[in-house]
Amino acid sequence: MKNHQITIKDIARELNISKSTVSRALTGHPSVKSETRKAILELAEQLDYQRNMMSISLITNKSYTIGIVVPEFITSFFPQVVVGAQEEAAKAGYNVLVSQSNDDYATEVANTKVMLANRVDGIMVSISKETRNFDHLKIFQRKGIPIVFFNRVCDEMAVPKVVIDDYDAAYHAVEHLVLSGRKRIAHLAGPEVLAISRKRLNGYIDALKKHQIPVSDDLVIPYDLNLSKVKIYIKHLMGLENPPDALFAVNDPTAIESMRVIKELGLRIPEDIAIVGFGNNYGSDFIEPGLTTVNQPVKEIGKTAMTLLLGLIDKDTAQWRAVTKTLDTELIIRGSTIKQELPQSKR
Amino acid sequence: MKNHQITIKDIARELNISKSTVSRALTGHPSVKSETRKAILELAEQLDYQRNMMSISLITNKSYTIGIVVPEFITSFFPQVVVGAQEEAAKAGYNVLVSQSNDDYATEVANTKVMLANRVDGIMVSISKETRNFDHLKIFQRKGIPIVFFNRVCDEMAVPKVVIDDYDAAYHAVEHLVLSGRKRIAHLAGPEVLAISRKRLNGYIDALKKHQIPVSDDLVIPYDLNLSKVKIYIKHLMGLENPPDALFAVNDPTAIESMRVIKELGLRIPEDIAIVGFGNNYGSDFIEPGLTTVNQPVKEIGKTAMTLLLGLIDKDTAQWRAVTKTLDTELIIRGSTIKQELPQSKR
DNA sequence: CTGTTAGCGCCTTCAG
DNA sequence: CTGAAGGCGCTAACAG
Repeated sequence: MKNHQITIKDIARELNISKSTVSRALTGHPSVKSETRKAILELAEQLDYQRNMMSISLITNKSYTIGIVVPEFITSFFPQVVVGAQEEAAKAGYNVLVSQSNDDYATEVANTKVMLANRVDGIMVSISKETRNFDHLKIFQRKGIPIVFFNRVCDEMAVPKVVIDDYDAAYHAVEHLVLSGRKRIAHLAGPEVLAISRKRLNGYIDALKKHQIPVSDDLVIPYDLNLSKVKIYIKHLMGLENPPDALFAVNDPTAIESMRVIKELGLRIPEDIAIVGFGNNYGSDFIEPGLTTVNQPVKEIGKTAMTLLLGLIDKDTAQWRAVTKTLDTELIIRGSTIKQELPQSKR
Repeated sequence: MKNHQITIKDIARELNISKSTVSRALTGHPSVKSETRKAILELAEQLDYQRNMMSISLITNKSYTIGIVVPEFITSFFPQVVVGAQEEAAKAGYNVLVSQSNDDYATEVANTKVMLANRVDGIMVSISKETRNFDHLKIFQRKGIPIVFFNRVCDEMAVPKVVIDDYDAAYHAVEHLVLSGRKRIAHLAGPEVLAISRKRLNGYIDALKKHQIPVSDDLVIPYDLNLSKVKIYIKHLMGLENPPDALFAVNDPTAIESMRVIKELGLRIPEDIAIVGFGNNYGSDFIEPGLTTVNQPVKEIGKTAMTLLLGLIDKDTAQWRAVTKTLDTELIIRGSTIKQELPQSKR
């Protein structure tokens, strides 16, 4: 049996009145005799009537749906952003269509097509690490569908963005390493195509320069964020004749995987090498030692991006302004950089 | 400017042909002169034409959207399930509307209403820990919209379910503690309203009975999964005059939080107390010591539930069978129960 | 092979 | 206050 939904027609027939009257009562139009209105509302309630959004979408040319395009759903970051965004959307009566691409470009493109077919009223996107061509996103601009980037943004599109100050956060993270006495600080960086990687790299470089520490190419390794490769890089770094005494990892998963490898090598953290991550992901507080990392206001990112996006809907495109909101970060210092006296298991 | 989508009408006008011909060409109907077809497809491509799903939904009374209702998005479990489900849905041309309720009953109800208004063709649900009344879900049954439960299921509804054998997994987890020599095994249990909690509790009880270990009420603490309370319970347990030598936690977050508290108390894991969790969540492998826990095939749960659900759509309700698929689990033994020689940082 | 018509569920004129 | 008619974008049935 096809699913059998109650329609206005059903209610009208049952009550033997016209469809338009039912529609009026249901939409709260005042010009309905209170008696009739009451009967209609009661019957609607009783039959679990739900107005079919499809039809109203057809009329208004709005879907009341926002698309969210994210690269992955493994770490806690994107799910949390989605939660924040969803809360904000719900307040405004919007639904959210989420798609994740497994960091795969082709999937991202396919997903955005789906968003188009579903007539999303706007999209919030964080691009995959493979994305270099933005045609699939520019379509939205051309069609007048607002788009807001967050986290991994697209530099070449003049649309609103929600980011954190990656440069600044990286700068302070690395400075923290310098101030705690480290001289040879390695950086496991992200892919160069991501602006986010480049900014963190620049923060790293400038912090070193500021403190008259030479930037050594040997110590900077950009990689594709495929964690299985971390082991190779760490072994290489620690095998140098002058190995690093600190590591700034482009994100927490990288930092955590690095810690695992370093422990395997029998080295001590932070005595032999200090580690700083980025993201304050789930788990960075209970790994041992705790991971010093940059905290970002995850849910806030989602909320901010959604608020920005909703503000663009129904506005004339001419009024759109490509603001970039930069949210504050905070360096959380834990045991991976500073030896801490923990009241925990005796060794 | 409202977003201006290209329609069949636009293409027809441009090419000066009828709308039906355009529609036929676009839907791959053979009866279109290849010349005309070519012109249509080219123009459509050029204009980024995307058929409006709203209208076809209106006709077919299908939305090609599946709702997924989950209680939370903090741990990696549900996001991963969603990924699995989404992959399966995409293969069949379906979208996914995800809603999370923050484990709040009222939000869950509101979310399901949204699903109804959006005419989802089916829903996959895992209930919140507060949910005791299932009227909001029974509506779907009544309307002939298929529903599949996963993980946290509703016993009183005869619909397909995808679960793991919680009883069996708990039994083996606890038996592992017994076989490793523990005699006083505590259990931080989940809320009794969740079937999942009861099954794990029963597995715990039966494993103890099987091995002639008395089940002590003092050692079983059901709680509402609010992690901030774990500290109180652990302190209470460890303060008993005859404290437990092992703890079976209802899930990994509980286990991990317990480990934190236990370390704070200056106790050693596993020497003073062994810990077993449930779920093999993200982080359970890199906490120290590694957490012995029950691994569940997360993505597989999502895929299986979605496959089951898609199989129900368009079928006569009479053909629906309330199968329950039970997926295999595996106990992963790590350092929290067995002292392991780790080739890592010297102590 | 192509055009015309009707209708999906709803809302919004326009007439009573 | 209420009813009838038209149309949103698309497809399907019915003519050519």
